[in-house]
Amino acid sequence: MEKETKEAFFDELYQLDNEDSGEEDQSNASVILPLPRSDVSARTPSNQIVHSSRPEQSLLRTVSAPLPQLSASSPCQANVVERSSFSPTPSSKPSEQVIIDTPIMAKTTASVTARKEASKTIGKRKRGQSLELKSESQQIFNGLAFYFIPNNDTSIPRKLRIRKAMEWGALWIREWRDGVTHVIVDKDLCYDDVLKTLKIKSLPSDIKLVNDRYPADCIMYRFVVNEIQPLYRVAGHDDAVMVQQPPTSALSSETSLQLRAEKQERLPPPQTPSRTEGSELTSSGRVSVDADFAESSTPQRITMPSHACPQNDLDKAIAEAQVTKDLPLDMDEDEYSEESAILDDSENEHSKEEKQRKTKSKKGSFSKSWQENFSCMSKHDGVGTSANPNARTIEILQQMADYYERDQDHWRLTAYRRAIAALRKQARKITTEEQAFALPFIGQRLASKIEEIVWTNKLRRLDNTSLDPNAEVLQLFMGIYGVGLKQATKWIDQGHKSIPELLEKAHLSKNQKIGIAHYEDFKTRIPRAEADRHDQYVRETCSKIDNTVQFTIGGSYRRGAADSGDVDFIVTKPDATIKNLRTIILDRVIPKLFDKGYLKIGLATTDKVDGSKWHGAAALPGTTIWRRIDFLLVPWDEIGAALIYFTGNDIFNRSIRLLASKKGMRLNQRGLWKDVVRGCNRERITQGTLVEGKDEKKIFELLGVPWRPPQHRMC
DNA sequence: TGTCGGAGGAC
DNA sequence: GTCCTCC
DNA sequence: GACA
Ligand SMILES: Nc1ccn([C@H]2C[C@H](O)[C@@H](COP(=O)(O)OP(=O)(O)OP(=O)(O)O)O2)c(=O)n1
Ligand SMILES: [Mn+2]
Repeated sequence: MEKETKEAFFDELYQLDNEDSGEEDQSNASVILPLPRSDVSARTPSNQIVHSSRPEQSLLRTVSAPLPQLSASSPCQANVVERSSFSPTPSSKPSEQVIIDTPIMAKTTASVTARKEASKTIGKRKRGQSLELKSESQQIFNGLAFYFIPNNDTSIPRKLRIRKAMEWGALWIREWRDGVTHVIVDKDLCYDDVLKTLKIKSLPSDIKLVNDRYPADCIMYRFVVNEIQPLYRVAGHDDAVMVQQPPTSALSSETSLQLRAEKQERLPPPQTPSRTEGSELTSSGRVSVDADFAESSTPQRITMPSHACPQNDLDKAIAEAQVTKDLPLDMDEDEYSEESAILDDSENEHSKEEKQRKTKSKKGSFSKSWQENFSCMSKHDGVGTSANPNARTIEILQQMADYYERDQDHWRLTAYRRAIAALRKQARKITTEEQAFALPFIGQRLASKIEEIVWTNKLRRLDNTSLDPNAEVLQLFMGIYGVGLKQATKWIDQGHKSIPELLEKAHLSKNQKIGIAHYEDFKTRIPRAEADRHDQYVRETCSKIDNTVQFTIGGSYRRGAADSGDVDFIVTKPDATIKNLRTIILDRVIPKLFDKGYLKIGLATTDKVDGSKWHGAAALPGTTIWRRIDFLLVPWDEIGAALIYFTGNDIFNRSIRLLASKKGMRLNQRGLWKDVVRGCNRERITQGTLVEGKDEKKIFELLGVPWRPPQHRMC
């Protein structure tokens, strides 16, 4: 019944969005409350059914009902306390389940259940009709009933707030009545305004009065936060209550500490910190480092505005901390502003103007060709990626990224990832919007977020996000081999919270079972020295069968990493075809490796005749930790493309592949192709003709990418 | 305002 | 074809 | 969310 209820909400939203003036028709008194299927007839007779848009589908009825009087004892109180149980208790009084008359919406269910990506499209096409309901586990407002009091000027943004709140499970009560759990007041309104609007003398103590920031924060934290905080206080309301609450003094003091720490951090010039990839590994001398690699340890200089790098004296630090204390710590509007950019075409002139002021073209340089902006065009050696001065900023941005991952907002997530990667590469702390904006993959919005993080440290967030248990569980589940975002989310929605629980109750694929059985093994990094031993072991075994087969370890190992997540073998043999290799490796070497007890299990192997991958697990003799092992079988003529693919990193690959496609070509693990014919709907019709596959460097050349040794491909 | 890597297996 | 997961 |  949950779903149907949401559909009706959706309908209501549709109505909302179609109000041209934004003026509320207050005479159309209506509220929405769910109506249990079994109770439809029992509960409706007292009300006159006027019209229902989809009576056969919807469990809601459109009713004009006399509005119940507000009483001090709200029957929805229970919902506030136990918001997990939404089931309207039969005893609960407000049984009138009322909804306004709504137009019929086509494809409601499709829109509701569509993936974020898809529903976004729908939203665009139909101007915000889509209500992107969150998955069950994300319905944080379930059982809460919000009454919104708008600031007269801002009816449009308010609609977005309402929409958002509903997406996260809130009921929107349009008419003041019994059962309201929260009154949400737009900023600039005070308690007196509230009383005036509601025409009441005082607000019942069980109804929470909060400002418009409250739902935004709850959504951000994915948790119904304590509303008794100065942050959410409505001016003139219940000062006594607020005083009880520990004020944010902890926050401000910590902030100032942080600021001071920053100053200290800045004192010594940025040193080249330890790093995971591209290090010289002097002890073994195994990684050869070319000349320009060493030079790269010079930190990239960023022209900083004079105000960007405050002096290190204590006074200034304290002054800054003081300023910080009074800053509104605004995460504010985060959830909304992005939408308003899409949905409110012309509204919001004020904030738009403000943005415009800063809007400048990202690249001041004019003659720079478009392809210069691809990651793969520049050297990325990973210097200074650990112990990064921007670690704290990255940490916060990562939390944002995690949030959007849960939200299944794929592209925003990758945008955050790229921004984080860009930040990680900086040798200096990025402290201002301008500095941040100058970086690739950091635009206006992220730049201002970064500055905000630097100044406020965003500590508020940690208080509540740690309380979101799903975030951790999601990461836990997604760490299982064979489990992605969808499966993990599904399990969480089913209520699973731990791996033992999965073993007991969830249906698991074969691979997932193995993934669980060796969860820790597969998460353990492989020291470079062990990777070498794998290399040796496999070579030796194979040489007894065919000593012309060549093995190269790709992946992070080839990029010079000190440790790797797995061992990526690139397997080839002079003049061999894929068929030859399959015969040797799949039919003989791999069975032999199994016989010797090295290989433990196959996880994914391409059954196709020309399949070129084998994925499994192995453990060296005398060791117990299972390692993930990849064999990529590569025909002699494709070794160049395969090396590019299997050397990565992932960002580099995506970048260079995108570059290829922009040049009308296609780069995959088999080669560089041209004349790729794409159909009207962008589907590939022909795979094109092979340009080059054999020579790694030639492929770079053909694409106009300066040669990058593996160590410099850590984008 | 449309893109954002490409492939393979399961359905 | 779509969805999901992987490299 | 960035970018062309
Ligand atoms: N999204 C991805 C992930 C990986 N790869 C390519 C580049 C990688 O280098 C190679 C091997 O994948 P791994 O997952 O093994 O990644 P790495 O070897 O780079 O890192 P790790 O140390 O985790 O193994 O596959 C890719 O093209 N796209
Ligand atoms: Mn790897």
